[in-house]
Amino acid sequence: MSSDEKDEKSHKNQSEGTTAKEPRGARRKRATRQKLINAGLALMSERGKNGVSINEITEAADVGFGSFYNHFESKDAIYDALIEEVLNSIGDAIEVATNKLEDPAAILATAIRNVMNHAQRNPVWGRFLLRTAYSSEVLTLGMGKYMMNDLLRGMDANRFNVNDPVMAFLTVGGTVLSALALSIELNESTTNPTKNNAVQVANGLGYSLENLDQRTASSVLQILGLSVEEADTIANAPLPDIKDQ
Amino acid sequence: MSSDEKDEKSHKNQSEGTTAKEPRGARRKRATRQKLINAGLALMSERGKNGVSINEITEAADVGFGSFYNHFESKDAIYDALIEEVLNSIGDAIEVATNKLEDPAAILATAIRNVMNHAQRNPVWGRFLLRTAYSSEVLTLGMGKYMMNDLLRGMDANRFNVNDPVMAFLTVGGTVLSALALSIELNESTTNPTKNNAVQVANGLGYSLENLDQRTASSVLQILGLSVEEADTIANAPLPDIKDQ
DNA sequence: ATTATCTATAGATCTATAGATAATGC
DNA sequence: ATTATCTATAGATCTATAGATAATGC
Repeated sequence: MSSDEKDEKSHKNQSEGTTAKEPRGARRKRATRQKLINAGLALMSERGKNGVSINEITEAADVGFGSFYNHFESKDAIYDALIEEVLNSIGDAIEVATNKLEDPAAILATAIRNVMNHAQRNPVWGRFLLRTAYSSEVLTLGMGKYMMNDLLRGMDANRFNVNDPVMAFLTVGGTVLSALALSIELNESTTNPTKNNAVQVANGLGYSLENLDQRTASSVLQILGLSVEEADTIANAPLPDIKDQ
Repeated sequence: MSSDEKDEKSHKNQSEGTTAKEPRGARRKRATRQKLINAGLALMSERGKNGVSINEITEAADVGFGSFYNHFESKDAIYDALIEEVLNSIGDAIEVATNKLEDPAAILATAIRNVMNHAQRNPVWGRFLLRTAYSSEVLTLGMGKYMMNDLLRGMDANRFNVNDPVMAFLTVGGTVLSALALSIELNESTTNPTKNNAVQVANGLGYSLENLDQRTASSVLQILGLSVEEADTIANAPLPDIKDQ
């Protein structure tokens, strides 16, 4: 009503882009919160919830210590917020990429590749995701929810050949997680001299570590009963364009 | 030299059974250390290294606080000792069980089933193992080392049909880890009312969660190219007797 | 006499809050 | 006038050590 009108009016004086008019003070508050979230994510993805003090977070965020409590009532609270943030952004990373596709195999492959690419570009995000990997809500939140849906859909449509659905889920999920872990380590080791010895072992044996996203997608499809050829074809298809994150 | 002689001599007066004669004081020290290790394992497997204070460990171990520093110079030090303890006992759990076998498929299946059974009987151990799952030494320590060997041996012998060894390792390793996580949760949920919703979802869909060790072994063998029938046969074979742990 | 454990505590670190300062909205 | 941020600090918690007590080994 009247607040709608106000919104409309001020919207015109506003640069487009942000969702809507928002008073300067509220924006400042959100910005502070976001700085805390970003700092918390960076620190806690490396050292875990209890390896980081609130003071470290506010320092890294360049925010006064007391301000922390304007946004979160405890360290647990910010950690929970981080989990939500990370799990939600998985949804974005997957949904946007797959909503034009119909073949369950292509959907699953695209979802996997997008999660892995997202983690490559954003190792902090990926590392934090790995921390939440074995939580008891794995099936109903974040990546697990999408994988579960994709798997069930493909099984219903007889697109996948699966005789033990529980093992199929564990296999697909476990494969993606371990590939994610390797891929993140690999990404770091291009900047750091590579202290990771999985990378060294693989190199020593002459194994390539390129294109892990596509290889992971292909492997998963093969596990689900597709032929090597078809799995490779689908897993190497160009990814749909997204203007994501 | 002279200390060797002493050891020999006193060895005779001692009851057989423990590795060798050991003065009462040294045994007491080892016992205290073991109490600290056990308490640390139980607490840190649940809450992680930094979620536990040294005082909590000594209280749980029923040991004076200051004694902690007779055995470990810091919290990091005991955590490292726990990692070593857990990773070494994997070796025991696997080696004893597989040293009579020749078929690489049977070796791998037996190793997987033994690790999973060991974690079932000892959830603290299993939970801690999961914490170390994605360390950068995954391939050269603990479970990864054995899996790596078993895989390479089977590939060399053409027992496994693998076109991407890196993905084979990630797939096998990831599958075992996620199956281990589910299996531990499942074990807890028989005592607790089951807050774990993966278990609830599976039950809701009518999926069985029994015999996960055998099903995991079978799935892994299928991934490595064995037929469903052969994989099931090997994965369900009786486990060799061990007087382990 | 030696070695291990215990209790007690100093000093460091961390959390949560109170009260002052600065920025925004009318 | 209100709301957000800042600085400063009290009190709680935690680590590491010192010194006392108890158990072992000659």
